[in-house]
Amino acid sequence: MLDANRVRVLVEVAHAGSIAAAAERMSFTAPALSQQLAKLERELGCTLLERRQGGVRLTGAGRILLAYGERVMGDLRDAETAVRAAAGERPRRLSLGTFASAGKVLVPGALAAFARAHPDVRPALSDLEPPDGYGLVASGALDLLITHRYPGVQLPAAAGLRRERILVDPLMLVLPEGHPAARPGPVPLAEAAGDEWICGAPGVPNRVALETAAREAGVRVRVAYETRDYEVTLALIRAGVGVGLVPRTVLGACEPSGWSAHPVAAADPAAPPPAREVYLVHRRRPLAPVPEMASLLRLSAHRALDRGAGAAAAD
Amino acid sequence: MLDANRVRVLVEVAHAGSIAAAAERMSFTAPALSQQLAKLERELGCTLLERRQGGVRLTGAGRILLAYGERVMGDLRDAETAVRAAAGERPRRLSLGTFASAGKVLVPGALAAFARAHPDVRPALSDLEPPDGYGLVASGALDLLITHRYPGVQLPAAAGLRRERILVDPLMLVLPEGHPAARPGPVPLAEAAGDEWICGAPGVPNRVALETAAREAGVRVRVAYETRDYEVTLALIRAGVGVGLVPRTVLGACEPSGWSAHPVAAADPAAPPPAREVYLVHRRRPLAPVPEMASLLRLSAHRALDRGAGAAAAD
DNA sequence: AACGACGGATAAGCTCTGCTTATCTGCGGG
DNA sequence: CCCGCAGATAAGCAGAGCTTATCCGTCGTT
Repeated sequence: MLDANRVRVLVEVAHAGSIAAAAERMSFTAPALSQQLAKLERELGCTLLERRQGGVRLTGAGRILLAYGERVMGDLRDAETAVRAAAGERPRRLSLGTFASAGKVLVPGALAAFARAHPDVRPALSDLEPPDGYGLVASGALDLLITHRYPGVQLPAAAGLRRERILVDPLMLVLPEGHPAARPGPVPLAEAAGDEWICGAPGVPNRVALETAAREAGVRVRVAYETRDYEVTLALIRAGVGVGLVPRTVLGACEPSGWSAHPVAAADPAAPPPAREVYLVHRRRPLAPVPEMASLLRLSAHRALDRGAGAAAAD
Repeated sequence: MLDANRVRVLVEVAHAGSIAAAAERMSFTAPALSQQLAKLERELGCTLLERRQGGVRLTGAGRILLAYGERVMGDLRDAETAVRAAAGERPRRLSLGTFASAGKVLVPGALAAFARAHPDVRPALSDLEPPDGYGLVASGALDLLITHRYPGVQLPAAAGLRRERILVDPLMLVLPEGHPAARPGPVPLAEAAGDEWICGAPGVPNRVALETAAREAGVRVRVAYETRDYEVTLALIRAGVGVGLVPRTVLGACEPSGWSAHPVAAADPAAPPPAREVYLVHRRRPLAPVPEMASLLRLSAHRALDRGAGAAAAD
């Protein structure tokens, strides 16, 4: 049968993106992993990795084995924690993956409350932009993932995992002070047709969402500046560089001057307004503190939404 | 993290019932396994096995780890076959576990048809009486399990497995030739109140079923002879030693003389008559030939039921 | 009661897996 | 042009894990 330790090497290499990086994480040297992978490939009689510039990429067979391997690693971790839990031991670590703006808006409050309730559990945070992170959850390297979906972007498959939507975060049209379209109530995207946009690079979810919404509104998008960072986006709007779409929860956490935020009037009034959905992802039998952290994050999400609504109404 | 090879040792020991037997199966010596288990226990800080007379028994922690370990081993096997299947390789082995009477009645026909359709696949058979075998399926040591439930016996948990009932096999009251209760049509169990019974030892499913049915009919069971083997049961009935309950499908495969079989008239006419249920158990993503073997077994089951009905009606 | 069979634990020694270090190749950027 | 980075390969070494040997307790047999 396949050697589980070799499979683990493949999983780590896939997550790290290169043999060298995985070796670093596993406190081994690169040749050690290279040899184990070679044996795994010989054993299976097919190549699992394409050696290419700057690292490796999985072949089709490699991706199949990765999916199984992640499950196996996750189950091994679960096994250990289950046995230790039966012996009365409590987990002392909770690893959390989050995308950038949740890391600023949702996580700090939840983490503070969690730390008060569980001073003995050390939370570990890592930044992961969608669609990354699912494999880390499956393999148990991550206990809880906070991820999102923008309109027009497909949600990744989550085989064997639980995914829960904790927030529908409306995308607000943010205009500089004095913009002619600025007024209370929903604003059609078409009124920003003459403006330049500040958004992510092509392929970045918020860029896809903007292009999707613009297409539906029949507006052509001209991009003035590309950034993933909403604080930068707001600073640029404040400076009059252009306009942008920003999730409502982000607004409540930013300097509320120099711009005004408006609900987007959807082209089709029956359709829901464009919104970023925020999800939690974890394994089926999560560690004891995971559900608690999840409910703190839900709470944090609702508060952030309220704050954002306040920031938007302020204008 | 836990070493998967050590976990495998635990799984094998649990299935084999003793360290020595597991070592035999794994082509190792007993001390090798003993040492690995000791390391596993030290690593987890708790005992997994109780050393007791004639072998070992799992502790609570051991049972928890066993359940996870079986999943892990099953997934590792699945991983290998999935990768090989993607490379065009076809599985060449199919292991089948079956209880004794199915091995005689259901399996031979299905196996013959399967061998014609898949001359390249070598089937392996092993005898497993319920409730054994579920763990072997979970760990991938068994591809397909044929198991049963008698009335009054609880069906084992099958977490992560698929279980399908392929047959409801009515228990027939079998009487020696010339028995006063022998007549066409259903016979109440009470009419055998004066007879002695031939059935399994206490705890054996068919004994439990008999006692359950007798309790409902208000009949006290006196056991003349204990055997699990239905051919022996029928031979004893033929010899006038007593009466018995025998599944209908078994009757169609036995010498049809010297006894007569009758449906049992249930005490509560609304309740279904007592029957042995036959199930197939396999993993969620079975090997290619498993579903095919399953449908051959379903077919075989229906045929056996018809043959059994014939044998019963013959009297 | 004594003995042998069986199952397991422990000790000591050896083998081989799998790690490290060192060297080589190929590709890309300063 | 050359250095840096990622990976493959070769050679050597350490340790994990196996085997053999011995011991202990329990049971069934003589």
